[in-house]
Amino acid sequence: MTLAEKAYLGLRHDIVHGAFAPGSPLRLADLAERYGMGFSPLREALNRLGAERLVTSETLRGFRVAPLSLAEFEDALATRLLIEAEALRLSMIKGGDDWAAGVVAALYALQLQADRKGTGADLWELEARHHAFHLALLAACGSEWMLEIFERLHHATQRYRVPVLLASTGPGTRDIQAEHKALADAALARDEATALPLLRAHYLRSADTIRETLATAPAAPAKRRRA
Amino acid sequence: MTLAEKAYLGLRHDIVHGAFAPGSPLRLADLAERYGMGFSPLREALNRLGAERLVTSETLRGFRVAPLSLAEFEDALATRLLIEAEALRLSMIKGGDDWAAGVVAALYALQLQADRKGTGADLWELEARHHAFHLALLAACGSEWMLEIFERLHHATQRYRVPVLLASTGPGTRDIQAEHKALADAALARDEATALPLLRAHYLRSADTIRETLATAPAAPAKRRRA
DNA sequence: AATCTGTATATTTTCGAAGATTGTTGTTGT
DNA sequence: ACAACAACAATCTTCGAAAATATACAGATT
Repeated sequence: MTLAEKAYLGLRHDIVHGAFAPGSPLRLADLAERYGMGFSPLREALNRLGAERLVTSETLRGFRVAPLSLAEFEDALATRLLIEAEALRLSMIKGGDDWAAGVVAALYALQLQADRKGTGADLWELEARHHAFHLALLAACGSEWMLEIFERLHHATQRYRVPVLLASTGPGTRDIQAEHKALADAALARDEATALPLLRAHYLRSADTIRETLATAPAAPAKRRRA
Repeated sequence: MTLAEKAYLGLRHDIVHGAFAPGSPLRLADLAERYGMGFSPLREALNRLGAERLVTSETLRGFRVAPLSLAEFEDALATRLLIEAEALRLSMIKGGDDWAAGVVAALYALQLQADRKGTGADLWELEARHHAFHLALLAACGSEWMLEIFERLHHATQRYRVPVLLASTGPGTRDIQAEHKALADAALARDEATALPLLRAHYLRSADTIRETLATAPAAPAKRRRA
């Protein structure tokens, strides 16, 4: 693996997991020290991430972590629902035994980790399995483009989901695993009329949590403009 | 404007307009001479284009123009229809006078160029105005993500449309401008039940032309694999 | 004849320094 | 005290060369 690929994966991981504050500048000298490499591979990675909207860049003024905003989240969520609903519909039509088995396996692995709730260190593992479960649902849709858009929107919204994850271990938690089970059952039964609304409701409920969190503790509040 | 941006725009233009054959290697030494710059800005541009799926890259084996395939075209078309139908629906709901005026202006400019058919040099101008018209239809959807996906899918499918453009000046041409007029009228009347099927039909008809062309003269035929 | 091996060439990838631009600080003049 | 201006510092951007790797070719071996 080249350094540029390492830089891409490392930067994406660190941005998506919130290691860099949204809006903060990504100075090349700092990054070169952090990741132990020169400017070239870092700039290549930053350009890729710019194309994916995880970082912003301004000519001769360098790169920044893309800022967070409620509007962008709502936008990304609506687009996600559009893509995922169609991809799930197609998967239910086209998916064979392999697809069904993948869904069952992903759900099982997810629930194993969810039952293990407690240690906060495993939170990212839970997130990874949650994502893997949703990917498994769409895997048979047959559209590379839809799957890629799904991945991109996942990365773009992951930073917003950190509070949801943290809340999911706390008290008064809604039974997310029951939602997953119901969704998987409907999908495996090819019951479009049940599965699609369940998917929609699943995301909208997470969105409510995020809206509350962003409203009380806005991550990217007032932004100064030069006078 | 930095050299890296020039490289990005130049490469994208040349790839999308078919100046490089699909699948052909993009050697840095050649590109450096063609665009008159060093490796660094070129590699940054190629990484951006890689994230947009216009070029492929393999570790330590460099970059290539992304190959063309009927399957990818069908996939991109289906995804386009999904996104554009929803974006048009939203635009019709949210769009105000500015949006309507923009649609009328784009349609008018498009038809001016279409009537001017003859000189093949203006073919790309026709393509640009065609794209501008479809963008104008979606402009009021309020979703940055949908608009960006629209742009990306446009670039990804533009290479396939070259034969359609060439055919559009020939004999036996279907009346594309009438389709545009009808689509614009329905959109401005906020007639969802008419506009969405028109949009769908418009794209599917272009797709038919492309399928025929690809079937008779496959751009990316047999691909050798090493034994 | 076919396959392996070692050498030479071509190409990508990375670094370190030089060039270019922006922002800051300190100075001067009114 | 305030505005204009010049030198300075920080940072991004680009180049050219060096390092690492893959490809092509020729010769040796089975």
